[in-house]
Amino acid sequence: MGKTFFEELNNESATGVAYKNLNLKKSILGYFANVSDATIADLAKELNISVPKMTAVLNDLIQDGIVQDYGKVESKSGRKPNLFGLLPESAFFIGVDINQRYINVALSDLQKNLVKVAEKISYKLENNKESLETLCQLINTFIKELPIPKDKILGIGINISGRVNYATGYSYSFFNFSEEPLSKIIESKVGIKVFLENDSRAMAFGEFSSGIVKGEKDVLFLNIDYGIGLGILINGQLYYGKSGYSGEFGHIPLFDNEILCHCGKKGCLETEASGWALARMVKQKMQEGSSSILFEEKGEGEEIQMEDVIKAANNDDVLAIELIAEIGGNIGRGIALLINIFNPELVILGGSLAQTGEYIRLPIKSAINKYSLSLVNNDTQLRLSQLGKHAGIIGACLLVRKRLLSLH
Amino acid sequence: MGKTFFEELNNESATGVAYKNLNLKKSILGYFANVSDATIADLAKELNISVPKMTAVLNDLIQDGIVQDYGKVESKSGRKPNLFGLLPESAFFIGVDINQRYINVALSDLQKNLVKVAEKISYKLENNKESLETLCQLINTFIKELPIPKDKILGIGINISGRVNYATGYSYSFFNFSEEPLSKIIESKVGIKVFLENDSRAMAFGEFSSGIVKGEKDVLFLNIDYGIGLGILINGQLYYGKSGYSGEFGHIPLFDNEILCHCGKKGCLETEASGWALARMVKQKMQEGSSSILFEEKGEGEEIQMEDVIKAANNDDVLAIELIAEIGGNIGRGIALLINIFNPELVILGGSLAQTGEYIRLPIKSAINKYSLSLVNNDTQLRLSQLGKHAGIIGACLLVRKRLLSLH
DNA sequence: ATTACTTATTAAAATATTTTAATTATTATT
DNA sequence: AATAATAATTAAAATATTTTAATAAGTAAT
Repeated sequence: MGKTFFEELNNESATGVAYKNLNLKKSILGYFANVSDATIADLAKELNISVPKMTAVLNDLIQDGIVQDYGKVESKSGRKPNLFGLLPESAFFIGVDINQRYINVALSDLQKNLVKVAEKISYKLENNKESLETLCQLINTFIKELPIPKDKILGIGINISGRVNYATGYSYSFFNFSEEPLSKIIESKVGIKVFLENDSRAMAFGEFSSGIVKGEKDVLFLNIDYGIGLGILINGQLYYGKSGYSGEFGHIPLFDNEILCHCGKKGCLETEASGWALARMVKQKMQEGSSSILFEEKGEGEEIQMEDVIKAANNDDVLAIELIAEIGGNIGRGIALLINIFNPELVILGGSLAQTGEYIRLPIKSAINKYSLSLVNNDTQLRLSQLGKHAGIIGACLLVRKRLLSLH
Repeated sequence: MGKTFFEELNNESATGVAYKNLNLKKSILGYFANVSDATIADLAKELNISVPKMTAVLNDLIQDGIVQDYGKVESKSGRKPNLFGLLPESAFFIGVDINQRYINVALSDLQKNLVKVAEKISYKLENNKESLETLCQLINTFIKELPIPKDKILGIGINISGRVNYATGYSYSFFNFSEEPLSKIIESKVGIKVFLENDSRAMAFGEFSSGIVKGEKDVLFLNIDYGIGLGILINGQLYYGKSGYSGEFGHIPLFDNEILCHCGKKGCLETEASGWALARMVKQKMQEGSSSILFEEKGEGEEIQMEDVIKAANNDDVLAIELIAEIGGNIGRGIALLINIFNPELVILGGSLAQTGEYIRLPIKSAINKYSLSLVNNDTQLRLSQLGKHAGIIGACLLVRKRLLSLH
């Protein structure tokens, strides 16, 4: 049986001319994927290849069914050049974004188009085999209902919170009950190659590839939710660290308090700057007898959730706004530290709590100004996430795409 | 007048075959500089070039006077291959390491050999034009006494503490009293191309290129001195951030104290974890009536310096050891945070205070274990600097070399 | 519609590189 | 010293790529 184009593309044994041609093909696909569609002249100039050679290779790629001639394109005068780019329907990728109470699943084509999106599918994330089994079933169901043949789906990207080693496929915070890496287990149940990724990192990649990032290369993405995660982009590349555990920002020892964190330590940033901390503060305020629309709607024994506080703030509830400002101040102190260390061009606020918009952005901004060196923080823009709750799912799809195209 | 080889090497206007040949030459030089000397067969395999072509290009480079045939080398059996490498005396680089009370200057050849080292040349760093003038004179004197022609010196790397933008050549913490960038000003007085660098970053590069780093790619270097600096290596590359201000680790807001830092803010790490903090603590202990060899040798009104405490600790003075342990614990809490964020393979302790060896390393290690996630810190080795006080000067030389060879 | 102009595409020639084969150099062994 | 073994070097042939030139295609203006 002949190899598929993508297997051929990653053929390690090629040497000499064959190797150079493969490399050139990768560069062309990389240009299409990362930069834009292009004319023969563009590509020839950019990749330092003569026009006749480029023409030949492009024709090859069209033969391979991976590149498309988009036809004539505007130019100042004279004969108009043809534009070439990836053939969208030549390959597909699935992204899965796992949350505590639901999952999001989406299908993307080769040109980043989201072909199908299924959001907020009910699912309870628990650290046991049944929960894992259910997850696989949900993914299989999604695949079965797709209007495309399964073998066109080249890979599945799965976001999961906690420590994930994407290179080995092990997850340490969830579903870690087997010798085999989690990615292999899911792979065997679904029948498609699986790539795991930390949730905040995937979101960061989503924002970077098709969100708020416009050319910035050194970018920090904060996933402010029940916990607080960090995705780091350095020189346009996701940063992993030795084993992929980078970005454990929620557990830096920034406070001198006695609040015990999930991680077992005290004084973590998360204890004073997260959705979890927000819920704790609200509860305390209620006990102290503060007034708020938050306390009126809830029944006996019903717990107030982070989502309720976000909704209340967006409805101008003073207590909610005050508490979010307090949380924001603490997060801002954490970000100030990141700015001193990274001198980033851009910091993106994402995750559920970023949905409160300026209510959280402004106190964060103030704290940054207070706690970081001004020469450094003058360099740094602070923007709200553009993709919002879609960041994870988009990032998951695009990360698989990136891996399978062996883009750098 | 013909261009020199190195000017030719960075010729941007080359296209087609000329461009590819230049690129190949750069790759070969890069291999020699970053990896090792090599035989024709090695290079051909590594760079995916045929043996006849490689032979021709190498001969070119020998003609250019930049590569040398080192002669036969051992091999299992049969004819022994020739080893090729850089011609050491084909180019030289100067490194200058500026400290508060002295400067170090060194000359390195193309093969990283330190040809001449002049350490602890008296110099008082003050933020005025006279001090800058003196600096340039000292450099000129050093150059004049060298046994090699000036035009063989391709560049000067200068380490200076504080915020430095290496791309523009501006220094913001020292000598910032002109429209023109500092690098250009020195250049015009010395007559050789100048590259500025932040001191901790240069030290980190020194350790990385010829110090304690053995293949690790994600490495943090701490310069623990009067202040506390951080050099960041990511994927084997120095990390700069947007304007080169990355690594302002000394000024992260980690403490909730009332001690005012030089930077104008309160609660900076430096206020509790630096040579400066150490000196403050010693003074306080003295006022409290503690006993120590530290207090015996000093005359009336003479201030105790960080260096005295280091010396005392290395002579087993209990108070000095205790205070260094306290400082170490605070630094360790800071490093714990870096480990959670970076998941590095290696953290290097450098700068004056690292000269106390295990006296500072062990409390740092304990604090790291206490304050960072164990899954993450298990990945991280903690080693003492190998180059010690030479790190800066070696880094300075090697950084210019890297830039002028346009190594990545 | 014709013309002038611009630019892409194709074709042919020139150059460059790889591939293959032959030769030469070196070393260990007999 | 001769021989066999090994590997570098060189040479020649086969490919591949670039370069240059010629042709075709498309556009705008007359």
